[in-house]
Amino acid sequence: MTIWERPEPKPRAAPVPLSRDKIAATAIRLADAHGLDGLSVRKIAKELGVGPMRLYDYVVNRSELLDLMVDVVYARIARADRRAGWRDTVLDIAHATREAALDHEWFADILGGRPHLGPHALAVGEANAAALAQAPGIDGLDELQRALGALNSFIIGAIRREVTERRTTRDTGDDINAFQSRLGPYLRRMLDTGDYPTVARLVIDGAHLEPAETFAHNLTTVLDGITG
Amino acid sequence: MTIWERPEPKPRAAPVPLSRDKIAATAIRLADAHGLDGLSVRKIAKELGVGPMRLYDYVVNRSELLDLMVDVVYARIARADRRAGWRDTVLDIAHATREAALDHEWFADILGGRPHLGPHALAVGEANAAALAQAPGIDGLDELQRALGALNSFIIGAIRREVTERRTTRDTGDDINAFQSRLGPYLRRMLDTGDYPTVARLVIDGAHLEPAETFAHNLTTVLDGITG
DNA sequence: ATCGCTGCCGTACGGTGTATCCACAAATAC
DNA sequence: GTATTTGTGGATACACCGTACGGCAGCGAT
Repeated sequence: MTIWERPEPKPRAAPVPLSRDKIAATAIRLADAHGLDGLSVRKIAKELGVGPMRLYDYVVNRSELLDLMVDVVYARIARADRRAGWRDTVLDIAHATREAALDHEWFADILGGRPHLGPHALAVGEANAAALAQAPGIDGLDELQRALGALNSFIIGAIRREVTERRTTRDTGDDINAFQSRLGPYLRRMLDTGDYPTVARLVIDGAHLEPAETFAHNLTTVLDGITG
Repeated sequence: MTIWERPEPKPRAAPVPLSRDKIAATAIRLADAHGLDGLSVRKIAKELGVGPMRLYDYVVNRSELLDLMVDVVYARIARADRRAGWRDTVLDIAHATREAALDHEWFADILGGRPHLGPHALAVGEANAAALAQAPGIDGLDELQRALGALNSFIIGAIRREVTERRTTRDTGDDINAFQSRLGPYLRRMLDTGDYPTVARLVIDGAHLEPAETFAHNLTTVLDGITG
């Protein structure tokens, strides 16, 4: 077959360059938009324009992918402005963590559910521990360990609860989740039974407290309690 | 065909009787054994000896199934012995919650991640709120709301962290998860860098504190802080 | 005997994580 | 220049998932 009759061979498409950072950034963008339940290896790969198995050159499995994503969030927490002094350092880290979680709600789903051992996570942990070690009321490693545990427990629980409440109350256009549309009427009926008077007072008469102010207030209360 | 030649018709197997309680109990048993990741509608149905679609007569979706399971755990928390007095009531509920989570680790995965509105969950919440409302330092609904938020946040975070640490350290025979086998050497290498001195001291020199004692100590610290 | 309804099971759809295979390009050896 | 080997990316496959929907057996009413 002469050259004029032979079709020109189609060059193989240049493979899409990938990197750990690129994969993590794409995964985070998708998780921000759709939550962890809506995140999958196949969707990330599609967004990157590659086959799903390409990701397995960079991570062993989906779990490691989550670890990557989490450490990117910690990198942001690590970069946040921080004042001097042990107390302000601890407060600043807590607030930065909360703000990161509000921007990346899926992060709240992971908090406390798996150990965070990425380099940035360790750096944030180190800064937090080093600061708390300087609190006047903390004498010795056992007290530091307990105090850190109490503080981190509060932060994890507070952030999770805030993000959960945020999701429950959010109206996302026509994508109202099944739970939210049933919550109001059902809860009202349950409270009308008279079996939960204190909960009823809280729900019906309780003011809608500003979340940032509540977090700040409770954080200082807990911090003063564990370092007093 | 005479009766002697005609095969006897095989009667349809009697359908397996189902109930909400039976489904929940089976689901809980499977989740206890395999975690939430290993739980599926199909596995529960198989265990019950029915097709998976049968479960959808009792729940709308998998999410409601989880709600059922959670309220069963709250039923147990509600039944736990409780002493008199606001402080002992609050402490007893917290400890009962922790003990339930240690028996049903998947419960810790759910804590704080979705509102708990089953009747038993509401009952436990009511008992907790009513008790805390009687604390001397709690004046008014706003303070009660904040104090409840701080307390519940701590409990959620503490239980999740304890269960996570428990899973991370558990050796389950030949089913050692990938994370645990990599944790020790990796963490040691990271700490050897010298970049995380306080974390290193905590990990290397820190005593292994007894989890129940740590929880109790931190709980009273936080409770005293928010009601002081 | 026939008909309609109900409930259960099976099939199907569109998805999941990840193991494995295959084709092809690039590198290496002769 | 040709043959062989190696590496890489895409495709296929496997075993699973939640849940929609259709078919059919059994039961009750007429």
